[in-house]
Amino acid sequence: MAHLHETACPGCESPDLAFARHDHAHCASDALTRAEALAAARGVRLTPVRRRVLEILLEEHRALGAYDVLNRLAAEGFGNQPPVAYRALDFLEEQGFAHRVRRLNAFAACMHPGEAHSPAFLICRACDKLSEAPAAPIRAALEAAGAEIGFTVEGSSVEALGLCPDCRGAGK
Amino acid sequence: MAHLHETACPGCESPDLAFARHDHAHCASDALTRAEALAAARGVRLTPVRRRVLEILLEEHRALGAYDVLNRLAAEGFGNQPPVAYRALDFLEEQGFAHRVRRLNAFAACMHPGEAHSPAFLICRACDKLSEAPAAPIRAALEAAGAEIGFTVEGSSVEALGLCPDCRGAGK
DNA sequence: AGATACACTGTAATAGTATAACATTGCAAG
DNA sequence: CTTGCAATGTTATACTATTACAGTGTATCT
Repeated sequence: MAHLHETACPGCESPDLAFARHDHAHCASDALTRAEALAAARGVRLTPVRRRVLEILLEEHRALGAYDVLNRLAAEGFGNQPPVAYRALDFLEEQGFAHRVRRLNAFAACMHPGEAHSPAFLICRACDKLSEAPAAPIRAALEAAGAEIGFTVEGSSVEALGLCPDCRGAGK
Repeated sequence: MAHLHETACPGCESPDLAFARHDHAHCASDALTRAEALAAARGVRLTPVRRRVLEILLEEHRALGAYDVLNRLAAEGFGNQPPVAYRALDFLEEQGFAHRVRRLNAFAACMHPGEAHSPAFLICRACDKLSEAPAAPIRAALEAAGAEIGFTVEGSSVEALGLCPDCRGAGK
């Protein structure tokens, strides 16, 4: 999480506060910068399509369906067949720059790429925004449950549906 | 969990041990019996299609796709259009007699219906069997993570992919 | 520079998952 | 016995995802 700012940046200091008011432009460009650095370090290519898809996902703390992404791409002159979107999304997921949200059949940008983590999502059923929660304790509980019966956990999807602070305040 | 046996029944004494050898016929008929009792108590109808779908799901500790279920139903003289399967599956899920496994786009029978629980699944990537793990600690961790940012967890899907004891022994 | 190899992108076709909408049947309460 | 409602059947369609193959560009080796 170590990076420096001139000004306070709640979105970066507490990257899990997707529901809080924060400097999102910064939050997004920061994630993008980090993805670029990681890609360079790993010797993989963040090509124009891939980069654009990541930017699109970073626009909001929401998950987008592959076809939503595809429509955006097509409108911008990229290919307009499903594999164009799926390939970019698969790449981003492999590199840990984005996550798949199975509950929504959708994809969301990762807000802190590079830090090893199995994600846990908190998804607001009212406004559709989602936040990546600190998943270490959850993952530990899951591995403990597995260990009891000799099951080795290799990967996990943890997704909670509920109400974010804003929507709860609004009584939805 | 309270029910009586003449003989030992690992499947019922530890209903989470889907990967262990156990008296599955009993394990399945027990879950069915409990579902019937619950349906009666709640005043909802476990109709022939619904009951048959539950039986099919109970045959193995595996998740089945809606279309797998549908094919079985069609072969047995029920309707052969998707809504036939989806409606029955939705009913079973609402009543807590089955769960949706989002990672697999599939459905699995609940092995201990009636006990309030948000399920946590351990899915073996080698043999496709799955087990419902005790989810209380996991759910607690998830709710704690939510609470920190004012998020109210209403429901959750927790699914781990990995290797079951048998398949790990077999070196897969 | 030219040849080669490979990763990436584009496109067409198709497979798999899920729902909306409406007609029909059959049980259940009055 | 009829009225109402839940459940089922059926048609059509929407949404999600993958396979397969063709073309393009980029990096590397000589």
